[in-house]
Amino acid sequence: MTVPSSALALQRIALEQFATAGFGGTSLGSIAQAAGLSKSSVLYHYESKEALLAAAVQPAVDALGALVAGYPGDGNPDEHDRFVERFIDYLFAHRLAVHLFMNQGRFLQHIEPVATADALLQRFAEAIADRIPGVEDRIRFGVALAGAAYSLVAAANWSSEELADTDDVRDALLRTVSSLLSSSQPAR
Amino acid sequence: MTVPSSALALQRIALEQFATAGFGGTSLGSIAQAAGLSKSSVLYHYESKEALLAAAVQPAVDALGALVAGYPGDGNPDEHDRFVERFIDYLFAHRLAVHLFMNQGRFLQHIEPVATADALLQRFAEAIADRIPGVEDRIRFGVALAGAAYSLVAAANWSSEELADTDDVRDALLRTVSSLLSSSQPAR
DNA sequence: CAGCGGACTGACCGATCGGACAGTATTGTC
DNA sequence: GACAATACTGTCCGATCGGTCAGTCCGCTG
Repeated sequence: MTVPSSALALQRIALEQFATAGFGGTSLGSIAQAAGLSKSSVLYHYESKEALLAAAVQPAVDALGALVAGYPGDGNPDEHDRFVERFIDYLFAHRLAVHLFMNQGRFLQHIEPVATADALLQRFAEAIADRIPGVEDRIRFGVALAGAAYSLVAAANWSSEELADTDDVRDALLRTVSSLLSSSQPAR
Repeated sequence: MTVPSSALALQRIALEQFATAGFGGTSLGSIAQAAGLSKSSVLYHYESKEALLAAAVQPAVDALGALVAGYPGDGNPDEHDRFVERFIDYLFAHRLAVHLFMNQGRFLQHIEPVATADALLQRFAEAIADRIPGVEDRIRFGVALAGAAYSLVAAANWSSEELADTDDVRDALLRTVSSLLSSSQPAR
């Protein structure tokens, strides 16, 4: 391990605060306090607030690259189903980072990993839209991505009941997203 | 008109920045600059940053109250369809405020209209879940609300093509949300 | 023209921000 | 125990934050 566990904990805490309170709304002091460190120590491990964010989202960017690369553009339905499953698992694993990309990506383009993630998401959306171009498919993709990410991150805001990481949630989300990412429903 | 048009423009600009850059990430100075005023002038119209946010989201809170009050808990399918239409129109009209409620609501509970909106959304979610309680329906509601709001607000982040306020978008969103808010699909 | 009230501003305040830096603990190695 | 290297901290800095306040500008009314 070249990265000590304390640095990983710091990244986890930082990502949590950046995703929920916003990059501008999060101070190095509050991150340090949550980690049981001083602000100086945080800046010892990461040379700046931006660098801390970059390190915190880097794993999510790498995994997103792998996910998008494995998208079966014109695969058979089975392949597609398996991809949707990987998609949901990715959201589970990196929900905070995805939430951050979607809600703050535009204002954090100057941070390299964020810009990369945005470009990947854009390529992803275009690949989806290429299958059956049209406004509705684009909308469905956006609703699925944003809705799933939000359900996993911020649902506790207005839903009294916490959505734990149970298989129930995963299954429900899988069916919901799957129906959204399949082609437009024939009936209307 | 008891409210001068300049005040309305100020609310619109402020809401735009609060929703996209976050409350903590938006300064009174940047709002003032976008409005062509000085910071002092902004604080002349609204006694604080919080008061400006409260005034900016108040119309959306009022409309949300009316929307939720009109929810036909056990109405016939036609009634339900008409409600989904009102729901989409509400999202169109108040997308920025909804986006703000969902992504920053938890940290802005001390601002009265935000707390009210959160309570309304919670009541709404519970009413939906009461029809057919279960994890999946809750997920579907969350996905529909967050996904639709996001599609209308921040899609420009990763989708190269801007989603204009066309009837196409409204129709597509209507069908997407309608399929999500109907009861769980029979087949699994 | 006097003057009055609302719109607006620049100067200023204390607090907090991100960050720089010198110095202190702590740890592992011989 | 000597001695680095690493982890960590307190202090300080300039910039910016939200907010106060005294005063200016301007259109309206008498």
